[in-house]
Amino acid sequence: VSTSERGYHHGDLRAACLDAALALLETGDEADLSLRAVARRAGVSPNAPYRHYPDKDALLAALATRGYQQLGDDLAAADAAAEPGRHFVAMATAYVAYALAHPALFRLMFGHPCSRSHPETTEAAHAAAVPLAARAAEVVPPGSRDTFVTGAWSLVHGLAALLLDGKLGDSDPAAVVDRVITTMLPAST
Amino acid sequence: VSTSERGYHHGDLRAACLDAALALLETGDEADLSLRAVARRAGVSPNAPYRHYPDKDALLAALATRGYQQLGDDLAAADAAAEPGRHFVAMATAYVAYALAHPALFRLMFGHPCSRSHPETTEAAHAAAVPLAARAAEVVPPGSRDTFVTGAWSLVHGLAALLLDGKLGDSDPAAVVDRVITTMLPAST
DNA sequence: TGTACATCAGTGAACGCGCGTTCACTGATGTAC
DNA sequence: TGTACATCAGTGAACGCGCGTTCACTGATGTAC
Repeated sequence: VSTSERGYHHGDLRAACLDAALALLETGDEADLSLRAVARRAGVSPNAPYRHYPDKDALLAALATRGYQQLGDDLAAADAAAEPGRHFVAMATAYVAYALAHPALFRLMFGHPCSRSHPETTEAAHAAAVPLAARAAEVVPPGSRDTFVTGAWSLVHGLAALLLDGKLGDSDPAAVVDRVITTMLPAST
Repeated sequence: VSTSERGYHHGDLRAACLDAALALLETGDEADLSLRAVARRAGVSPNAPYRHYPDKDALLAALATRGYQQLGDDLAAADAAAEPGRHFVAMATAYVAYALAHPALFRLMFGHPCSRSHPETTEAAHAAAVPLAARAAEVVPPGSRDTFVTGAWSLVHGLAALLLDGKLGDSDPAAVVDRVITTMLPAST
């Protein structure tokens, strides 16, 4: 989309920056994600993004927020589509699949603490865990519910991280996830 | 250590670079870790490290290798010192403690796939898992042993990652680890 | 023991690069009257 | 409906910076004879 095609104003540069950044993360890692590259990819001058994001951190926070939303949606969809007794496996598989499909974004989301100055990111992260917590509430007694959720999330997050970084060799990710979850979470519903 | 104190030759610049890099990672993150900063901290000219590392990647790989060795040592020590029935909890606690004590190094170790061109890093990573595998061999039937090790490692790694990034709130890490491990790994020995 | 010389391990200056961000600006848009 | 004007959303050039790496070099070390 050249300037001549779209005129002087972009229309929705805020969203276009996010899209450009996501596209850059599909082909590179966080180190390749510069504000200038985002602007380039959006077909806009290097400082145009500053009209929509106060600084680079704000863009990164927006990216992470979007990532958590997508992840949450994927989890909810997997949960809804799961056969009886396979809800946790389904969510775990979706979680790992998300990480493997968007490695750089996943690392961006989880690679550093959520920025204090961008609370909507933290909120989105918490929202993503809602489907898991809801299922846990069905099968785990109240006393150990928090611990179970923490444990299940850790398990699945660890699987994703280790698979992402190739620490588990070349095994088929979906098979590993299935085996690990059914073994470690027999409380599955 | 100025040039005048130590003379023209450094003595062991290779190790000094590693130490400098580790020190930089204690106070900053991977983005702050430049070859030039390492050289500066080691009190040496910007390109002196090139006598000992072909490029920056080689230094990073050496750092990660050292990290895996330390982690492996910590795990083995925790395992050896554990009370009966608490070996897995002890190792998990040590794992998480290592991550929290060296966040930037931990992220460097696990933040990207081990470099193909530095196989000693991969080797060190595998060596670090030996104590866990050995304990697993005692309590888990051969058929599900690999799955158990993968699951236990994932659980503990996920805990470390989530705690590191503040995704589990402000709860006391050691307490969380203890609760999660005893709940999720009742097979503990 | 002394000396010539190869090799090793540093120095210091320079390269080109891309970065985040700021500045002064201008074209486009929309609103008040 | 037309016009003046404030505001918004871009442009393009420039800033200073630190980076990884290379170059030509020199001081220190050790070995052969």
